[in-house]
Amino acid sequence: MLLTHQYPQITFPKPMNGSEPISIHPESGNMKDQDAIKLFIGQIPRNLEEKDLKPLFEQFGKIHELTVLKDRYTGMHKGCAFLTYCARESAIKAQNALHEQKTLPGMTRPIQVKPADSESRGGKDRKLFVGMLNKQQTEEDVYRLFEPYGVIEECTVLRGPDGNSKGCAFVKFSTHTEAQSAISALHGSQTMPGASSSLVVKFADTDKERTIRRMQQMVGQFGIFNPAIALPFSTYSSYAHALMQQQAAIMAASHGGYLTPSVAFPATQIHQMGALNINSLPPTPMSGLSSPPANITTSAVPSIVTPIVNGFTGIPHQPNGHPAVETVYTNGLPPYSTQSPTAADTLQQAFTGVQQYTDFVIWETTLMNSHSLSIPHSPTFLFLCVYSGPEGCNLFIYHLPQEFGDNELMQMFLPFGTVISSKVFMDRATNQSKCFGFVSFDNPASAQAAIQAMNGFQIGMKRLKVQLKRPKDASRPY
DNA sequence: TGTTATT
Repeated sequence: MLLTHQYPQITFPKPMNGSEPISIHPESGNMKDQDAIKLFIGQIPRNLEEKDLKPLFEQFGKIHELTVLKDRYTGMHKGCAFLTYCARESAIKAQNALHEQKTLPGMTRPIQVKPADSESRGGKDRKLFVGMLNKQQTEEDVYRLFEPYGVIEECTVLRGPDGNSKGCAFVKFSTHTEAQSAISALHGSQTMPGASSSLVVKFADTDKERTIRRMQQMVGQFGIFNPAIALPFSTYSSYAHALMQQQAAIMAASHGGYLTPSVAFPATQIHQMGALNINSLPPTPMSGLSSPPANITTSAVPSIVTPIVNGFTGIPHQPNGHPAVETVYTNGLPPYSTQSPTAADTLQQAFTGVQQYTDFVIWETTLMNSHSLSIPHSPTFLFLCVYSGPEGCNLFIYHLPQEFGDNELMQMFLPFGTVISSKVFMDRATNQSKCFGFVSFDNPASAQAAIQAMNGFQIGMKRLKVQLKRPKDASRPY
């Protein structure tokens, strides 16, 4: 059945800024039609290279370019390729003759020959992300759900390596209008059995958003706390580095100039940011993880963000929807009245000063252009979001006053050090606080100081419980 | 005891 067909996904279809093409075999002197179609070829055995594939495709016309996709960082064959014929007609012939028509040796699914995603300008605007599915729901179930709203071209449930559904899916309609009508009809319309919230139906992330998401995940996953220290020695430094270059390239392209600052992260997702100068980085190596960036520094940063560099600070969350709460400490004084959080205040102000650049935060500057020996682009400062600190830096706080939001929580803990994030958990249904939350510091000593001072601290009828957050894998509660 | 998952 066609419903479940899925082809290898392309992560980075184009060589990015500063990197070399993975493998391109243009036949010299051959021009392609203006309206040539770039084809995506999927389900290719990983032992076949361009030269092996050429004969198969040449029978439909002269090839302009054939490129097997390789993993950007490991160099591994991704099992797919891009193919552009000189003539548009050749592409159409090849697609008709080959797409899903034959299975190459060693493959379990038929070859895919179809226009590359990049060819369908705005294909994104008809592709939906569907969340809050029941993990038992199959492609077919999802298909049935969306079928009434238009012609579905693709329907894929996202699964982990074990084949279990992640509870979300992609559905591609043939038109934007159909996709929009599905959103209108289905988003929030029902709650699947076992799902924690109502159905989510929205347009899928753009590549840019996806890149940002990856970066955030990477930061979280590897606990990269101070990128300037962590990246060069991390196994993933090349990966991180390349992502950042890519991000920088995207941003540079989308802003068409060197603006200061320009923007790169959704402001609403920013809890904390760190700065990293990725200027003077060498071209991204196509394979191997061993080349550390030549120069990662945190020294030359536009003045407005200097305070944030090489350190993290508490960033106030967006207002919680209700006015700031005046806290009454029933034992008289706040526990930390003598400490003045000046450094943190300064940092907060620095951030507040740039929050007006709403959507994203990437700073670019032309400061170092004058000695741009072999550096094709201006220095770019990239800011990463960090949601939690290293182990020993994250606190779990229980028995918070009902009215406390993220900001109040942060204010309460700022005096003990640099708060890199604060989060009060809210009940989704009632939008009420669950009276517990997390605070993360940038160092364990601050966390310990906060525990000493705040654990058992009485607010109203309750006493705060302040403990180290249980590490993810810990089975033993405190 | 970090809520929702993005090929």
